[in-house]
Amino acid sequence: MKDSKKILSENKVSITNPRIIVLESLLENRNPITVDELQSKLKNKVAKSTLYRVLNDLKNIKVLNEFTTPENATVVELIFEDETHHHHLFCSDCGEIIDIQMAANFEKTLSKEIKRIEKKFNFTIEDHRLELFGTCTDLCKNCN
Amino acid sequence: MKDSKKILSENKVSITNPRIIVLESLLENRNPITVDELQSKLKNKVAKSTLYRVLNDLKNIKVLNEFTTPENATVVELIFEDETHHHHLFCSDCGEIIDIQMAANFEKTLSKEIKRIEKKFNFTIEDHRLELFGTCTDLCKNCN
DNA sequence: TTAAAAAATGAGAATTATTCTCATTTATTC
DNA sequence: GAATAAATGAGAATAATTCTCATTTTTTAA
Repeated sequence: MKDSKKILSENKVSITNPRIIVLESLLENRNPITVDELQSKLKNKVAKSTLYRVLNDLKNIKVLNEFTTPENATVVELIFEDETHHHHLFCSDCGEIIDIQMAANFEKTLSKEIKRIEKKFNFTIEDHRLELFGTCTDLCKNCN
Repeated sequence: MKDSKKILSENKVSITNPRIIVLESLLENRNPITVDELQSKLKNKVAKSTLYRVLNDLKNIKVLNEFTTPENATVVELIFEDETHHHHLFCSDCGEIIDIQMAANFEKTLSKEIKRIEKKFNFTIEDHRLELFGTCTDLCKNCN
């Protein structure tokens, strides 16, 4: 079965055209994309209101991650099964968003620190997000 | 000189009533506050458009930090001179936002890792943000 | 396989947060 | 203290997201 349909059926949500179209589009490249860009890409294929609904559905079944750029654009990206937790690097020159993997030993230290915070504040921490902001020294691929 | 006026004059922006009112309000308690709450607090004292302008001014002179909750509410908090870099803990039950200080050795490891990322991606990283999401095990002060 | 029930969609209206406009007021300069 | 520059208030404009509801599509289960 095609990936998009598989994702939907595995998560017990009904298989509909808009959902397939949105998923295919997100599967095409593994990069984060702004909702705005996605909307342009799918113009005349999926209604705006449906796009937002589908994105919500995908968030609910936890195959989609949503976050906000420093410029307040909403960005989405599929969560791939084979990928480990990753973070984001934002270029303030060109707006590019780069997925980054932190070194294993850093992640270990972070986990330990999170456990300490959980105890200290009597919290159950379910998720975390680390974002780095800066500019590419050489021009990055969109900077020119 | 009062703190609010001092902040403005030190940063060479003109001293006006709305700026003083907003600053006093933020100085009152050191906790993050949503723009929405701030707006209610200052109703009939500062026009909505002015509030947004003042917040922008404060961001520009780098005494105000702005970020977004997982529920997409915009939150602001003053940056106090005496405080070191801190992060945020969000309770998804009651919406409370808690300022947290990470252990010094964690911050050291993070700095090193950031340097590694800078080299790897040829980036100059100017800032970073670490956010933790979860729920308080005991009910936190707003949860009940 | 098909009829009935449930869920999802499209189109555009409604809502909400933020920015903009512009005439008036306030602050700064010299 | 007059002239100039900057900031404000009020509400209109904009933009992103959610909502409404009549219609279409999908699922269920006989």
